[in-house]
Amino acid sequence: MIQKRYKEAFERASAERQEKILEVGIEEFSNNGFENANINVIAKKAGISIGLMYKYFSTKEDLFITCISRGCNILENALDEIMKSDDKLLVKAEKVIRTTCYHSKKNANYIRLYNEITSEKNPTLAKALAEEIEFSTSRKYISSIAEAFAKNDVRQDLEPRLFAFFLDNLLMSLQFSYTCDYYRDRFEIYTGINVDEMDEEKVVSQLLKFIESAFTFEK
Amino acid sequence: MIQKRYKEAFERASAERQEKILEVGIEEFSNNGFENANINVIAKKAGISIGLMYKYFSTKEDLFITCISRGCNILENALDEIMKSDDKLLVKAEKVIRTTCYHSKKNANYIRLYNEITSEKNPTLAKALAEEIEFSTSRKYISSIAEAFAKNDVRQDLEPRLFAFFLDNLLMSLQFSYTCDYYRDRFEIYTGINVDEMDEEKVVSQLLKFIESAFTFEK
Amino acid sequence: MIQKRYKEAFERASAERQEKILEVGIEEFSNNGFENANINVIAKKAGISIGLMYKYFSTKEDLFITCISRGCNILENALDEIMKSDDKLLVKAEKVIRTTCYHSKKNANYIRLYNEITSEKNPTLAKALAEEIEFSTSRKYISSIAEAFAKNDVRQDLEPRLFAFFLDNLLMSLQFSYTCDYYRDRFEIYTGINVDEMDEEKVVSQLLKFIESAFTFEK
Amino acid sequence: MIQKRYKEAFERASAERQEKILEVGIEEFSNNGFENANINVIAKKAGISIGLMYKYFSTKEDLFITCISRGCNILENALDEIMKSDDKLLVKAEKVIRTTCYHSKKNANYIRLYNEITSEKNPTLAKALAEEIEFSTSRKYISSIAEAFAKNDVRQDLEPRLFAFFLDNLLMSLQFSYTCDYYRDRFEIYTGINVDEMDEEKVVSQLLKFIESAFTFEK
DNA sequence: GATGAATGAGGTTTCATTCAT
DNA sequence: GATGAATGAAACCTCATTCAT
Repeated sequence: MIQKRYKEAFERASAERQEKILEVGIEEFSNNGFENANINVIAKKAGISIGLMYKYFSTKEDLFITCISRGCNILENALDEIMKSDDKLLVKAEKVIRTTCYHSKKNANYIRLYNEITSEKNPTLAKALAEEIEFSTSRKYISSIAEAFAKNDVRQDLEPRLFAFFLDNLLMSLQFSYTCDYYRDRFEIYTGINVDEMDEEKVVSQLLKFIESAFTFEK
Repeated sequence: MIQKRYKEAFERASAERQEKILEVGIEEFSNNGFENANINVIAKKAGISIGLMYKYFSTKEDLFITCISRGCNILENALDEIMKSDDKLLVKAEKVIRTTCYHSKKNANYIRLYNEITSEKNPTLAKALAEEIEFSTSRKYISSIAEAFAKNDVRQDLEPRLFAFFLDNLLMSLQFSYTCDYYRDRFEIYTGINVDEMDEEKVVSQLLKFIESAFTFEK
Repeated sequence: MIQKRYKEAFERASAERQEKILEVGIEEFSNNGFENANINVIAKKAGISIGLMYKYFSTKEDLFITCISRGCNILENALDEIMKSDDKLLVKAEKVIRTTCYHSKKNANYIRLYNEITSEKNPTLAKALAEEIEFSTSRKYISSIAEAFAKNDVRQDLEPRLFAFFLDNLLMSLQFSYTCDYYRDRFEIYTGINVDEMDEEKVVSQLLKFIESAFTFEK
Repeated sequence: MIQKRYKEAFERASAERQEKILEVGIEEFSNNGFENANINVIAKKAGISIGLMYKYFSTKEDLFITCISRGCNILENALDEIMKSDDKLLVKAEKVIRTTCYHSKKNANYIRLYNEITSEKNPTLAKALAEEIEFSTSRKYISSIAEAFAKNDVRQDLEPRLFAFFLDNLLMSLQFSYTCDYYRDRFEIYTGINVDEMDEEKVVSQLLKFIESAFTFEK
């Protein structure tokens, strides 16, 4: 768990205020990027003074990171639900893909924020963020796959951790394709499909097919 | 082809100077991000005055985009070589993966720059960049796959364009895992492998296995 | 006597609280200077709320001045003791020098605060402070010297008030040399002696020699 | 010599501009103190843009220190003149006192700036400043006194370096009494003389008497 | 009496861009 | 073609002070 980056005063603020600040923060950071987001604007939109903002967060970076943490939790909870079921791996995969699509639309701002993070240049911060964001999710994928591996439900010549990595790459790319301008255009260039008008069912099923063979492939 | 974003004066400059400016630009933009890169510093490092820089490029953004165009060409040429061969698809895939690894190490700065682009907030610019960067590559993938599809060399229930998209997602993620701090950490969290010390052979073979089933899968 | 700069509420506070607030105030102001001292921090360290602080003092300046007044009293009492004895002037001088050394170490924070005051830019305030701080001490010096003058114990061609002024300049400089970073370095540059490791006896005796001739000089 | 605290661009500026900036800087810093001086105001009064100011000086502190250095040189040159003569020590002393008076009036702003420095809280900076400001002057005093000491022109029981220290304390206090509000008031409280209307001749002669005995005292 | 959340003006600093030479 | 001095808008952040409770 990343170290908390908000001050005690923030904890004492009302839940609605906390919510509002992070929501506005996520929106501003995801729309403008970290550098171009304006903390005075965020404060104003959140309905508090800039002084109070600095009572809650020591720096712009701290606010940014707290926004990210918030976004993380949202996605993680959804995943938990799915992973703790005892569905077969392929069923879980389908659920995860559908959930990914659903959340990419619902929490588009957060996904864009996530994309923002991936170009973080400060190595220490990058590491802390990666731990915060990827660790929990990765463990869920890895253990589910390892379990299936043990039951001989997946190819025995694929290492569970790399398998999980490849899988998440596909999900991550899908998320970005839903939410980030560049990736949306890229999606259309590749598939000819405009994300906003797409037949999601089809993409889900195609992705499932693309990966299912990895689960059960037999030469 | 993206509209050229340099002025005529730039074309008249010596090849070495052009080279130097873009090289330095790629380095600075990839190390610091667009916002934090300093065009005055780039000019100095490139050995020209800031005044001359503005004789060559109208804005910081124009320089940025010209740097990107430059990086693009490097990667494209390598791909051309592979795609025009008449290897079977799986063989081509292996070559592409290996080339991707090779270039990620050799042109790390450019890959990081590419990652930078993907969080572009200006929709018009994002579109132009995507066209510039993704179109040519995507066509090569798509046509190779379509060809294999026609020969019944790949699953008939996978659409070539989506197939190409998924495939490129995996390659793109691999590139970033080689070069960008965040993705490198993510790679290690998933796989337990430090990118710098990794057994590339193993990752390549695992990725091949992950996708090969998609090529030839039979229920 | 300087006009009181605290509100009635401060008088009603317990002696310990008054004590604590001024002690912390002296410390913070002397360590950081007036501008950089933070009244919210002072309140916190004194164990009271900022709101209450403003019930006690109308402004940061008022707190500052009250701190100074407090520090004044400490030094004055010590001087009183010495000056009302009927020692010869040179003996008094030695006692004053020794007391100055002693108090400079014991009340270093206050001396630093005093140094802070000497660069006050508000002429009205400067005047009030000077009256408060210098008047009482100066009268003691002047009257002691005048008395010795009347008894023909000191040079008759030196005016008692200027004599007192020069004398106090030397004592004041000594105080600062004990307590303020800049003056400590200056002391070492001149004398080659590090204040912390110095043979105080020697400095006292040298200073006495430097001034004694002024007392009893005969051409 | 303190490390230079201006950028190369400042050296390239015209002498008049350099002069103007430092003059305005000395004025603003001495009138308002370091914290309350406004760098934008200094730039405006000096007739340059704030951006250019930062081309010349990296920080407000650097400008401040450069202002100090400038002030230093002015005073040092005057002292040089006197100290390199082969007057007897007492004659030199008189000249130094008169010069001190003269310069305190002429360069009042700089003297106030000097007073500002003496409450510097940053130990490293305090040390650097002390070296810069005090070293050269102190060596001149010390060597003149040591020389007189060797010739048996001064008391043999006073160490030259402490002697120089005490002497400079008196001169320093006199400077401040000419220029700084607080010290001016203090001067009047002690001597009954308003600095602006004072009979300088008398103060000089009294100070000379105060110290001369130290030179030639015989028990 | 006591609290501490809330305010917001104001200062330092950065850097893309211009333009006279 | 080439230079680099000059500009100034804009953003982060601090902290003395207020006031509702």
